Amino acid sequence: MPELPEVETIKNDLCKTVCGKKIVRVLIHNPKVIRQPAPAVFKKSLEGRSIKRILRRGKLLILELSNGKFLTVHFKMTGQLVLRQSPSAPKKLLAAVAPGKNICRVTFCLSSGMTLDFNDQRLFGELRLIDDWKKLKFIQSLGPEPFDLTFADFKDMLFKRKTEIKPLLLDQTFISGIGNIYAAEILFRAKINPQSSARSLVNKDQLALYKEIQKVLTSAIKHGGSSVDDYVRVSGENGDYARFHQVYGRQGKHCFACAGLIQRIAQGGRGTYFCPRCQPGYLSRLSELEKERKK
DNA sequence: AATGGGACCTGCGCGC
DNA sequence: TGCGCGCAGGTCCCAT
Repeated sequence: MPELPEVETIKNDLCKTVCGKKIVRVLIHNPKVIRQPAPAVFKKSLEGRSIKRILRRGKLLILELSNGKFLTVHFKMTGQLVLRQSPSAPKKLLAAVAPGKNICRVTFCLSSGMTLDFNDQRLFGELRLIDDWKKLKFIQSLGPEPFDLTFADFKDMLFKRKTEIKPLLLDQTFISGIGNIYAAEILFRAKINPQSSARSLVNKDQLALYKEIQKVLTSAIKHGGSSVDDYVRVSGENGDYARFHQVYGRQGKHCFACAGLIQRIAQGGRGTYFCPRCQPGYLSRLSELEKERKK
């Protein structure tokens, strides 16, 4: 489930490998992932265009083309972009993309002789070819990029909301790019209980949260993202950040910090992983919070 | 405004 | 061994 660090990694990988290359041919194996325009138009308008620039906004990947249009890719849960050497014989190519177990939904044949596959097991992913990515409804509703956010603004945003902090971090209209994995990892490192109301956070918490958002996302990008489930890099290799995970997917195991047991609860229908001892709730923090208030 | 649920999908792991 | 079920989560959409 690519989140900001994974999409940023894909962006960086693609910049090094496909920038400046021409899309020679587009093979659509499952038209479902093409949301805009009609698949035949999508194919026709892409063929012959080259890739000028690659951008990211939140979890959305944006490829700027030589005709001024944009190809946007949303990976949702199981989307992948994987580069491979094109089989030389056309017959072989067809065999490689034959229906069956194959999860390749769209193939972009490039002028370099390489082939870029959009794979998506669950067909939630979305490809669009549009005139202006900034006009997408999804883009217009996005909250700020974590790296563009000042602490003063973040503090303000938090205090305005009484929602539980973990679902709030997942809310892309609040802040963009954070998903279920990094929300858990960030809150653990900031020692904040996922069920705390955003408004209840004192200055120390707000600052820890702000810093850990930057630190965790930066470190995850540096390590090429987290390969849990389906995510792979453009090369097909795994990202390397999952070995730094402290809580995600570790329910019932011992906390690396305090040896207590990691818990899993549901919040908004989604799994939340945390250490109750390292991330104590409001009641067990009353005296600490009182001290903080007096300062 | 905030929250909860269902829909979209498919593979996997569980219990029986 | 095999079947059916629930679960996984990003986003949209609807209801309350």
